[in-house]
This record gives sequence, C-alpha cells and structure tokens, in this order.
Amino acid sequence: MTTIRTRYAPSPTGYMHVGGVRTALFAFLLARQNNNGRFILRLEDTDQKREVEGSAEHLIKSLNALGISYDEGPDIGGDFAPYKQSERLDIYKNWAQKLIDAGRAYADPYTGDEIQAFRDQARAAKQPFLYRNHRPENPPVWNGTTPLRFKSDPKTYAWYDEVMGRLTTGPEVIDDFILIKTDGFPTYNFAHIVDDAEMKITHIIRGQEFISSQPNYLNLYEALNLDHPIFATVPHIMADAGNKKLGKRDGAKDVLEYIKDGYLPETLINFIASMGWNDGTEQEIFSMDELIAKFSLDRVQRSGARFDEKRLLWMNGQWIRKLSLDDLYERVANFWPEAAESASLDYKKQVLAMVQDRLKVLSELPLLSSYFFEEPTPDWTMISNNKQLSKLSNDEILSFLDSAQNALLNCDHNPEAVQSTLNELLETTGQKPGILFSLIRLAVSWAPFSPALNETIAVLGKDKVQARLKLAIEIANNPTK
RNA sequence: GGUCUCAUCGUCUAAUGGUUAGGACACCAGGUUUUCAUCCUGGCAAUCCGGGUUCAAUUCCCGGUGAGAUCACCA
Repeated sequence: MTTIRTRYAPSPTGYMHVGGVRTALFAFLLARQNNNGRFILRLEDTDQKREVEGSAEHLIKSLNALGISYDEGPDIGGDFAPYKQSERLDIYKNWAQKLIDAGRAYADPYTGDEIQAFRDQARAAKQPFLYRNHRPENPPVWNGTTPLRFKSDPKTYAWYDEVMGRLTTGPEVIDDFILIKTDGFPTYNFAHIVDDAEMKITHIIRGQEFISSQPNYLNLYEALNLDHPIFATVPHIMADAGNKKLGKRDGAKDVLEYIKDGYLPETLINFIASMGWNDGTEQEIFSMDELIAKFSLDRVQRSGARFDEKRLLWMNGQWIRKLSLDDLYERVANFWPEAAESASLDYKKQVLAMVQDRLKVLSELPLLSSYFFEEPTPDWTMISNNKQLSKLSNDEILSFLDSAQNALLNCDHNPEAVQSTLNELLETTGQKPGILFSLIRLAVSWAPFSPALNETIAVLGKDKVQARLKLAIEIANNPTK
C-alpha cells in the first residue's frame, strides 16, 4: 500500500474558521491513522489582491493551537519544498509548457470586456455561457501577457467520491478555464493539480464548493497524463441561523477567538469532528487519539451541519471536568481575576477545585471566583429580593448572623468541621438550610452563586469569614443599608 | 436559469426492507441539606410531500418540493 499523504491547502486570505478546521482535521486524521502517513500544509497564495497580511501566521497558529500538526509546510520545509505557491511559479510554467506543447493550452486573446459581451449574449439567449464556444481559431503564441487557457475536451464523467459516493456529470460542465493569469500566477484550478502531483498527495479532502469544478479537474488530469488522487468532498458547515454556508459574514468566529474565550482545543476538535462525522455508536466525547483511531471518510455526513453554540458550550464543560486539577490549573493561567495575582498557588488550586464543575468556558473564572481574592461589595438587595430571606425580620437576620459568627469563630476551617458547625447551627437556630445557609452564603460571598457553603467558608479562612460576617452585621444594624 | 448534491426531533446525529425510529444538545419537571453548576430521574419532540415495487418502505425506484454548492484573470 502506498503511503497516505494528505494536505490542507488554504489561501491566506483571512482567519481560520471552523469550516477550514474541519477540512484540515479530517485530512490530518486520515494521515495520522496510517503509520507512515504524512499531513502537509501548503499555502495557496496565488491571489495577490486578496491576500491578507498576517493570515498565514494566523493559520499556522490556529493549527498549532488545536494540535493539528503537519509534517511538511512553508515554515518547516519538507521534501517537496517550497510549500508556498508563490514560490513555485517556475514549476507551474513548466507544466503549462507541457500543455502548450501538447496543444492543450492556448493564449486567450480576448479582453475582459469582450468576454463579458459573450457572457451577456449567452444570457440573453438563455444559454449557459461556455468559453470554449468562442475558442479562437488561430490563437497567438502565448507570451505571458495574456491569460493561458486550458483547451478542454468535453465529455461525460463518472467518478467516486469517498464521502459523496458516485458522481456523474455531462460534457456541458466542461469548459476552457484559465491556467495562468496575466500576472503570471497560476489559478487554483491549475496550481493545486500540479502541486498535488508534485507532492504526491494521495487524498484530496475539501469543501463542497469544489465539487462542481471537479469534472474540469478530471479533464485536466487526463491532459497532463496524471492519475488523480482520491477525492473526498466534505459538506459545508452552516451558520447558526439561516441556511447559508458558514462564512465571515455570518459571524463565523475565528478559532483562536474561541481559544481566547476559554474553549479547550479538545472541545473544538471534538465538536468540529462530530459535526458531520460519528463512529456509529452513542459516544459523544472523543479525544484526538480516539478520532485518529476511529475516523473514516465513509462515515462522513453528506449533508451540511449547523453550528450549535449551545452544544459547543456543553461539550466544553465536559472537557473541563475531565481535566486533572493540575492540568486545569495550567490552562487557566491567563483567566484569573486580577486580584488573584498575589494569591498563593495552593489557594488558587483550592478555589479552582471548587469551581471546576461550574466552569463552561475558562473565561468565566473571574465571575465564579472573584470574591475569593478580593472583598465583595455587599448588596443587601440580594437578601431583600430573596424569596425566603425577605420574610425574615431584621432582628432575626442579626441573630442568625451573630450565631454564625460565634459558631465559626471556634471552628477549624476545614470542610468537615465547618459542615458540622453549620449543622449544629441549624439545630440551635431551628432554621431550615434554605434560609440559614442562604443568608450565610450571601454574607460571605455576596455572589449570585458559589460553591458548596462549607467548602467556600473553609477555603476563605477564618479571618475573611469573620470580617465579612461582621460587616454584614454592621449593615444589618444600619437602617439605611 | 443551467449543472451537481443533499433531505430523520428546534439542533448534531444513530438505525433498519419488519424497532415502542435510539443517543446527545437545547427546553420543561423532579431529586441531591442554600445559590449556581455538576450529577441522577422523568418529559416534550423527527423519518419533507406524492406515487410505485413489496406481505411489509423511514429505508429501494420515480416524480415533486425544499435546501445547499457552483457557473471569476477567487480559492
């Protein structure tokens, strides 16, 4: 069996979004599940006008962040370097010359306006426009100042696509397309075929937008006397709303943005893979290693999938909970509230352990933990708006807070001891936990939600708990609250 | 408009010529000594429509309809 070589071949014209990640991921998985498989990154920078500064770096950064590693690429080289099409112009010229010599390419003598006129004509006649209907009889010798066109050989095609199955088209879709532009750069249509051949690519995985040009590529493979690689067409990912392909305009987020928001690479990989692929079981959570082991093109969905942010959020929570505390600790390094800067490693880990079950994205960490690091601002409306607490008289509140302060003063601040102290408090006050614990919870955190009360108190420590209870008592004593 | 493709709960999906059409997200209800979350239990919810083949069709075939892609000196 020949070595599998797949590639991801983006054009550096913007940031990397989830659609691109999925194409790259599938190609990567396919290469990785074979012992000697290779995954290649190739930059298709043949459109100088659309090129966006920094997007190649962004692309590479995104792949790295997600753990989609490549074996050959523009920044790391490889046996078939260079991996940037703009540095391969001579190669395309050579291949173009072969076509010219074989009578399969010719100089396009028309101006843009002239071609547009043909197009309008066809449209007026309600006919599909085909350039080859206007093929010049005696084209000039190509000198690089005009586009070079492929002289197609229209015919019927049937081919197999690993995802889509058997596909067929008629000769009407075959046309003379441009191989080399007037700026001397090849078109995608030409360059990718040459490069895939030169780089010995065995599988082409790409988005649905290329499926309609596939027969033209087949025609070109024939003209170049090349065996074509195996094709796999992956359906589009649709935007959350509407029925459009997910693109920049639909608010498709840059994948690095998801990372910055505190989505784990594991989540992104898992989620993107499972949009359009599953292994036929009820498993939802897949690690990269599992994906490598289980992925197969014939289980890729044929229809487009919608990007569901809520499911992504759920999945991120799942992955966060799977992490060991130490691992999670490393990953939240940049997400702590500012006030946590001076806190000890040990203290931060204790806090983190408590909020691990509550985090859905790492960026929520400050929201969930700030009162562990700085004094919260008391907000008495949290008590007065509470269904149960609002029924208490001020004297009752004072008495409960006072009892709590006293009881906790002589209590070791570890979760077990605090819990038994709290339990005793329930008995001595004769209150239900819903009332007493809510009150204490608010007095020590002033947060809409917090971890288990005994743990919270234990981690905060006696000094902070006493001070906060004292402050709450002062406020309760002050009628203007 | 031409060409190609696709079609199962709101969403991601599983399955099969015979099933109570399964799971997950979301949503709703209940439970776990406070809150939020986790976790657990339960609930709601789908085979686009019409023909045909068949004892039997969501599954195979045909036709509609709907959706997507493409028709560039973009990839």
